[in-house]
Amino acid sequence: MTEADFLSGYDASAYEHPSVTVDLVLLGIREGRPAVLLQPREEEPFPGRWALPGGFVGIAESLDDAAQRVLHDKARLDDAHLEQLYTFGAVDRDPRTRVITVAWLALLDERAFAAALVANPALRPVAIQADWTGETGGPITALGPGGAAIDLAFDHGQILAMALLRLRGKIDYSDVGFALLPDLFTLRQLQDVHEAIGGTAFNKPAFRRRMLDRGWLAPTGLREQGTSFRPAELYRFQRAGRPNTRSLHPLIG
Amino acid sequence: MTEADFLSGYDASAYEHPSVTVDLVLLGIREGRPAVLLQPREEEPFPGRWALPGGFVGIAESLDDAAQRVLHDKARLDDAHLEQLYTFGAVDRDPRTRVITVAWLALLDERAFAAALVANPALRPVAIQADWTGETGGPITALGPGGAAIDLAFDHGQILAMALLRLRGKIDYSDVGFALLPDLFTLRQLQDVHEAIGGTAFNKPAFRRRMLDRGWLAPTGLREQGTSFRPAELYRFQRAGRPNTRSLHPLIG
DNA sequence: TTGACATATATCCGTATCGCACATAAGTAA
DNA sequence: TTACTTATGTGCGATACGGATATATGTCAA
Repeated sequence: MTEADFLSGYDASAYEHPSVTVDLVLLGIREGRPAVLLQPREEEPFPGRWALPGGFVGIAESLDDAAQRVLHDKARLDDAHLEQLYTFGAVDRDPRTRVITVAWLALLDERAFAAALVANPALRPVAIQADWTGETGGPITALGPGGAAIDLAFDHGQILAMALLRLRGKIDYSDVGFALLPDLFTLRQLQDVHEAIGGTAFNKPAFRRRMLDRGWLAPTGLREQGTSFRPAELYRFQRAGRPNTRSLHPLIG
Repeated sequence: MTEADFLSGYDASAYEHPSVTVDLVLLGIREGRPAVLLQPREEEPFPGRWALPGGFVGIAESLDDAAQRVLHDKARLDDAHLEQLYTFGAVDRDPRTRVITVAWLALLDERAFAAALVANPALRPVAIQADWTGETGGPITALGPGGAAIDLAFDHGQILAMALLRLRGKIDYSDVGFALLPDLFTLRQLQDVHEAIGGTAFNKPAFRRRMLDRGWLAPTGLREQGTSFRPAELYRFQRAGRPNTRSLHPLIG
């Protein structure tokens, strides 16, 4: 942007600037389905509908810091996988005033998901059901704790749809899936996560081979506990030494 | 966001809000390499460095509309493929004041690229060279019209790196590549685009087969003109009837 | 102690895909 | 007519993958 452009905009700084917020899609797997943490609204606008946790971006705070802060304040978490999703800026998305929101995707394993529920009683688990297959994209349905469909506030339905689409798009070639698993996990658990996100069933031997060939799985020699059948081996995620790395990029690195 | 949250932020609306801009990566292929349209800066900050064309987002203007408006005002284009890239919000990315920018990727075919150069003499073509291979991501080098490396203003180097990474990531499974080609094109031209974006060479028969099998190419029966050897057939892009559609998603649709 | 049972783990095979080498086709130009 | 260049088509071997099947290993009950 040239200085002239800036000044013409800067004159406009006497005019109104939009508010900027971050909204977080806190996503985990519950009972074999993707689930997010939402808070039911009581006040206008959208009373009775459910909303993503979010907050304003401070004037001296980066977007990344704002997302991290909201993650801490709303869910008491500090080390979840956090990636920017998309920025939503329709003029009337908030009827009160102009608000542009930067949506973030936070991936929680089962323990973190449960911990967030405890830490903030305002949050409720909501199962997400994709009304489409593959990676075509489309609307989603949100199912509240009772299993009934709930209505979402603002454009948060779009945001959730985008979150699921993003995740589906990258789970099978990146290592984001491991962010949804605890430190130690079995191949079956890994497959469950992939099936929950993708909305499809996989062939077990093929899935197993594919994952092992990626070089991301370090066998621990340990076995799962408390099964009434043969216990599976526990694996740990290790970033690939080299092979098949298509690298996730926290930004561009 | 709850009403309480909003009000606490709303009180803060007496405080300063950030400025919000859109910046456009106008990208095409020139001489077998990805190229973008940049404007050299003369004033502070960053005099002598080159910047992406951009503009402020109006208080009553959606992000999409702002991007479209800047595309029209800066390049006199109205129908380029335009997709949101990423939002950059480091606190000090603009030394003058707090500016959050939503970066957009606009794909131009050769004719549109040339037309934009004519329509706005402030824009100059800059070749982009990736200092990395595959989809690992990393910094890029920008080469000015003379072939010498130029310095970029603000965080625009990061933005360009992200644009190229995004394009590399989706060119081989989506149909974005066609946005960089004219209405009629040969298979060789299509391959050139893919090689320029991917930074790799492809096997010709394999590439040809892969593309034809996608069902995206409609043969026209026409042939290219003015070659001193066998002229290639001209194809037209047609959205897939069904097979292999991994669908790009302007948003989620 | 033994056998039924459920799941994990390993092996095999047919098929689709892809890279690659090679053969053939179709233009221009001398 | 021939040389030349690029387009276009074909066949082959390596590889990845889905699916079926076989084997291993734990728990539990009789």
